[in-house]
Amino acid sequence: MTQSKKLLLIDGNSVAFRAFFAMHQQLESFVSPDGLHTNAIYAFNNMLDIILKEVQPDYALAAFDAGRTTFRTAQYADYKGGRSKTPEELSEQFPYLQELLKDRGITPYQLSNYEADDIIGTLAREADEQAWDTSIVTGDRDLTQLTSDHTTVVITVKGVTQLEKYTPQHVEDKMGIKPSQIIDLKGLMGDTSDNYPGVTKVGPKTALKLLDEYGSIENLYDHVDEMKKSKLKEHLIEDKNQAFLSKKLATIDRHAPLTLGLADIPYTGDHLEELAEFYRKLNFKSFLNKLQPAAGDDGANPFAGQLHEYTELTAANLAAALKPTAPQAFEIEMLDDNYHTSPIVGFVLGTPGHWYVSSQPELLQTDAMHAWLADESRRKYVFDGKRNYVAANRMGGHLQGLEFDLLLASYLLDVNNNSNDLGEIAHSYGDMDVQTDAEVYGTGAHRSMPEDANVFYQHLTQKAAAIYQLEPDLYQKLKDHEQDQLFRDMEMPLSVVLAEMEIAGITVDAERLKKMGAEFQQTLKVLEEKIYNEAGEKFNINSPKQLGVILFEKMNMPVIKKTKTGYSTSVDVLEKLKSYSPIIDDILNYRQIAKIQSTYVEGLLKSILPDHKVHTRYLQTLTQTGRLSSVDPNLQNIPIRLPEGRKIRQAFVPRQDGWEIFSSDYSQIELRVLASISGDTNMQEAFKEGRDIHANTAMKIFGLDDPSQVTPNMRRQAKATNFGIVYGISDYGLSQNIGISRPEAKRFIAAYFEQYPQVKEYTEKSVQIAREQGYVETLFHRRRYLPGIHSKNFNVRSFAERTAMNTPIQGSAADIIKVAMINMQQALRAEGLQATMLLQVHDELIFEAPSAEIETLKKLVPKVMDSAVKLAVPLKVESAYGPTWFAAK
DNA sequence: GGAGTCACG
DNA sequence: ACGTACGTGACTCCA
Repeated sequence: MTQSKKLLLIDGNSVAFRAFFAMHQQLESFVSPDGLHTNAIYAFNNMLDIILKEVQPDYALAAFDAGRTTFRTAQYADYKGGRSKTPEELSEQFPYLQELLKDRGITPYQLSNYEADDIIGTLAREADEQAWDTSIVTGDRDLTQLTSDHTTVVITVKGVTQLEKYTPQHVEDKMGIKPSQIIDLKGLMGDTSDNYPGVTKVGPKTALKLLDEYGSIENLYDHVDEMKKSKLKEHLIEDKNQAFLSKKLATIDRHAPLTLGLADIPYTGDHLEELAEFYRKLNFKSFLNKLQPAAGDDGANPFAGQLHEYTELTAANLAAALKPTAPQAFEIEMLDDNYHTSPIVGFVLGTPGHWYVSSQPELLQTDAMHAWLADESRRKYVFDGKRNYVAANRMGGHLQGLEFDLLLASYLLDVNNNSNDLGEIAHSYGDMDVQTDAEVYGTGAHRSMPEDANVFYQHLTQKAAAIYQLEPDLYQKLKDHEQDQLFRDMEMPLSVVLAEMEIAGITVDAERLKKMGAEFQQTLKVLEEKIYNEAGEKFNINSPKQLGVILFEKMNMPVIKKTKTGYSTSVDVLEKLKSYSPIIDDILNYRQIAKIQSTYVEGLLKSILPDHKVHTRYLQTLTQTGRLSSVDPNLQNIPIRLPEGRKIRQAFVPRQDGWEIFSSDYSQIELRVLASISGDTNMQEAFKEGRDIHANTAMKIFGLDDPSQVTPNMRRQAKATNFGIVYGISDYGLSQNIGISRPEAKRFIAAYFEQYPQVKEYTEKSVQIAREQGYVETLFHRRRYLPGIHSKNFNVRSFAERTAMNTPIQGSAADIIKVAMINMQQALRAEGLQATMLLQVHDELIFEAPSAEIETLKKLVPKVMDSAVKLAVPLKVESAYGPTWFAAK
């Protein structure tokens, strides 16, 4: 049996548009030497790499639209009317895109009067008839109407390098209709981007309902007279012609008069010489480097000009390598994310023209290397200093003299670009000389060392060179943003503090956890039995889908909320169902215990290392606000609010007998930040006089004149309002949160703003600033861009507005504790204490210390924390300590 | 791998 | 009228 042929069809226009806008932010860094924008070509080519590798086609074609007028505009003059003109920066790229496709062995093609869709539809039909396997790549979901047993439609999402495959089954699962019904759907609902109307007032929901009942537009209109009287019926009858026309417009012509056939479009693979010339012309160095030398070549890389030379490091040349007094780029390579445990596979160091590489980690353990690492006057340029600090520590070294961290710099310049791959970041700043780790090592289970050691060495060298090359550029950008202090005096030193905290780790009493786990297991068993009894059958309680069937179909409880995929069974829904059956309470209990068991007992046990500790990793370049996050395990969400979960904290213990856990937290730091940056005199006064801020707010919004009149419920509502303000208030959100009506919530907010007028000004000003400059800033010039602030989409814009209010508050609080941590580490050292800082939980620092040092810490820690910055209001710090983390609160 | 759920500040 | 609180990570199910 011969294998069936494989055909690849690309929707050229659609993918190019996606590619262009996916890399729109980098538009100006992707310019060829002669001024051509190349961002769409670059991203398109990335997509080609992925899809060619996956499909391995025998035949391939990329279809393009021929122009604006087609047979569809003849049927409906406004077809695709009102579309804005293709940006010049993109249209100039199309001729080059076609050249690229040819050089990569793919036939570009267009046909006057027809769209790319029709070319693709026609060829896919021809291939289908011969039972070939076809893959269609596009950014346009409408093309999923072409899926069949032999035809898969691959949709580009999140840019163009993530691909979503659609088979007929997937189409049905995702959209609720068969591929052939997509045109009926479009007929009924129309298409705003293609500018045809459909039936008045019919959107996706109504259209899906109608199709569910009638199957097609034709059948619907055969039975339209039988429908009972309604507005919908009137619209359907009135817009009948439009519906049929729209369906026709949406239908891909699968018999377009093509001037070529399948036999004319064999995939011929990369045409190496032309392709290399093309890459050179466009300055695509990384693609150039990836080109395989042609068969029969002597193996030498034909593009040596793009690659940096390197020397393999040995005991003999080590001294020479370590000699330069200029800053050196340095990087220890590990293939796994978790640098506490990942094997170390090699390292690189050097200056331009003098790169040294090694795949022998043992060299890091030599005295010469140790001396160099620890020598502060030997300045190092790195990518992810924390990762390198931990790795060096594992090899017995102490990494000092960190001068520039490319990862931290790129994060500060744009927190949206939170890639942690050196290659990706270098590309985004226009350096194409270096590949991504995914390209060199693969991803997921395929991640491994390249077979050829030279490939590995070359990659390390290119990385080191990229760090060196980008340093002046990024440092200048930091200065332009007034972020050089934030970089040099906050994030750089913090990375070392975090490394030390991660290395210290926190001891976990595994026996204690196991014992708790056994108890939870019993409780779960009992609850499980009870739930099965109440439901009258066994089912998987952990499956929201199965649970939904039991509650809402078998037991007929009212549906409170729906999710994309079915019934919602979340806590707030279950809370409302409590009165219907005791099963609800049991499910809530079961969920609570199951969560503790799986995440905090079993999960935590898995991350304990042989030293009886867990070593989290703090992600310093991830959040949009400047906060840290914690992974592997996450130690920033250990339970505390409910007594059962809180017990988990009993398993977090000091590293030796006679020591204790000590914890200090900022009290209401975000509200204090708000009081300070808004300049609100009423709020500042409350903090200056040490009043209970929530009770104070309650008095103000309820119009009371004595604190004794504040009931617990008033205080609760006032507290929620305070939080709401910090989050970027909305009446709806507040009403949901405290269970009041929306008008009531509205009155709360109005009363709040009347009492704290400068807070109101602050919220308005933040949004204003975001609109004018495109970003907001924290106290220490941490910056967050908010492109959504100008969106025409209400949701997107509203979100950006709330973010504009919240980010300076949350981010400044994050800045403050970061300063405190740096000062704290310094203070512990200066005082010669054994106490060790272990954890940070956003507004809280956790230490372990000998009992004898507790009295010192009780004074020292709050002093360091509350003096981290000078605000218009005092910072308040509260401390606690005890034999376990449980007691230290 | 996405969705749902729930743990934290 | 639109439909939401801000910031995270881990686990389970299920395609």
